[in-house]
Amino acid sequence: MMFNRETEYALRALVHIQLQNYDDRRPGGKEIAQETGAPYYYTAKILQRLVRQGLLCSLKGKGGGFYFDKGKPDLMIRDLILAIEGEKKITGCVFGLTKCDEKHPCPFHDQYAPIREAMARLVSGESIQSVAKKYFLNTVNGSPDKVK
Amino acid sequence: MMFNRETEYALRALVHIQLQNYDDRRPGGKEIAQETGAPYYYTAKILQRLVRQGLLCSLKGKGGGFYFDKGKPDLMIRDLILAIEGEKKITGCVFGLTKCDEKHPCPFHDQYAPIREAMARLVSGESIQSVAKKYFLNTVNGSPDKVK
DNA sequence: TTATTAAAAGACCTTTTTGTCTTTTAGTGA
DNA sequence: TCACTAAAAGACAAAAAGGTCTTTTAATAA
Repeated sequence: MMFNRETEYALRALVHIQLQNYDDRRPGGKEIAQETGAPYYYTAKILQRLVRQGLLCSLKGKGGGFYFDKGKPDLMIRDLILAIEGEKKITGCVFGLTKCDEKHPCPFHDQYAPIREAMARLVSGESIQSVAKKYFLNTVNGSPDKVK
Repeated sequence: MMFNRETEYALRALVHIQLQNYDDRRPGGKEIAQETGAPYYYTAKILQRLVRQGLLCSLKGKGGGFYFDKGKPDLMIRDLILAIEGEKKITGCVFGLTKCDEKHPCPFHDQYAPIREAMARLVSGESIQSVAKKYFLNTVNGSPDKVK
C-alpha cells in the first residue's frame, strides 16, 4: 500500500524474472503471473510497458519470455518507481504543498523529511538484482516462502 | 503523494479548522476550500464524511461551519488515515505480501521495516491539534506561507 | 514450410478516485 | 415569521487505476 498495485506487481515480477535469469531461463508472462499471484493479462501489459521503456527485454516465440540485458547496469528500484508512478511519489510533501522545504516547511516537514530521505536512500541504493539476490538467499536457507 | 488526495485535503482542511477554532471561529466549507487550495464541493463532501464518522463537528445556518469538540481528545493523524485510507496504508508490505514479517520477510523487509515504524510513530504521536500549533508558530514568526 | 509458441498492440470493460451540482434540512438574525 | 445562510444528502460525471480479451507479429522447432 506504500506503492500502487502496478508497482507491486512489477516489483514481484521483475524479481522473479531476475531469479530465473540467474538460472539461465526466461520466464513467460503466464509463469510470472502465477508465481507472483498477479493477474496474467495485467502482468503482461505492465511488463510490455517496461520493455517499451527499455527497462527490460523480451523475446517472442518458443522459448521466449522476459529477461534483463546483462550488458546493462542493474535496474535501480528508484528508476522503476519513476517509470511507473513518477517523481512525486518519492519527493512529494505529505501535506500536499507543491513547495515544501526548510524555508517553507509544511507542519509535518521536520518529522517527515528524515523518513522521506530514508525511503529515497532505500530505492536509490537497491536494485532488482540486489533485492533478488537477498530473496534467493532467504528462500534457500530459510523460510520456504511463496508470494501472496 | 505519500497519501491520496482525499487525505491531503482532509489534513489541510482540519489544520485550518483547528487554527480558526483557536481563534474562536468556525470556518465554512467555502473558506476552507479557498485557504487550502482544494475544490469546494469535494472538500465539503470529505468533511461531511468526517462529521458522520464523529471525528469532527459542524453547525448549520448563519455563523455555522466546522469545528472540533473541545471535550473530545485530540484527533490523532493515525485515526484520520485509518478513517480515510484504512490500516494497510500504514502497516502494509511494500512488496505486496499479505504476510510479511521477521519469519516471512519480503526482500525489502529489513530495510523498510524501520521506515514503516518511523511513519507509524509519526502518525500515532501527532494530532491535528499538535500539528496546527506547530504550523501556527511557523507562520507567525517565520515564513508567511500559504497552502499550495 | 508449417505448426506452435509467446510477446505486442490495442480495444474494451469495471472499479475506484476525484470532482460537480442540485435539492433538502437546519440553524441564525432581523 | 421570514429571509438568509451554511451544512447534509445524494445524484451525477469525469478521470485514473485496475483488469480482460482478441488479433497481430515474431521467433523457434519440427
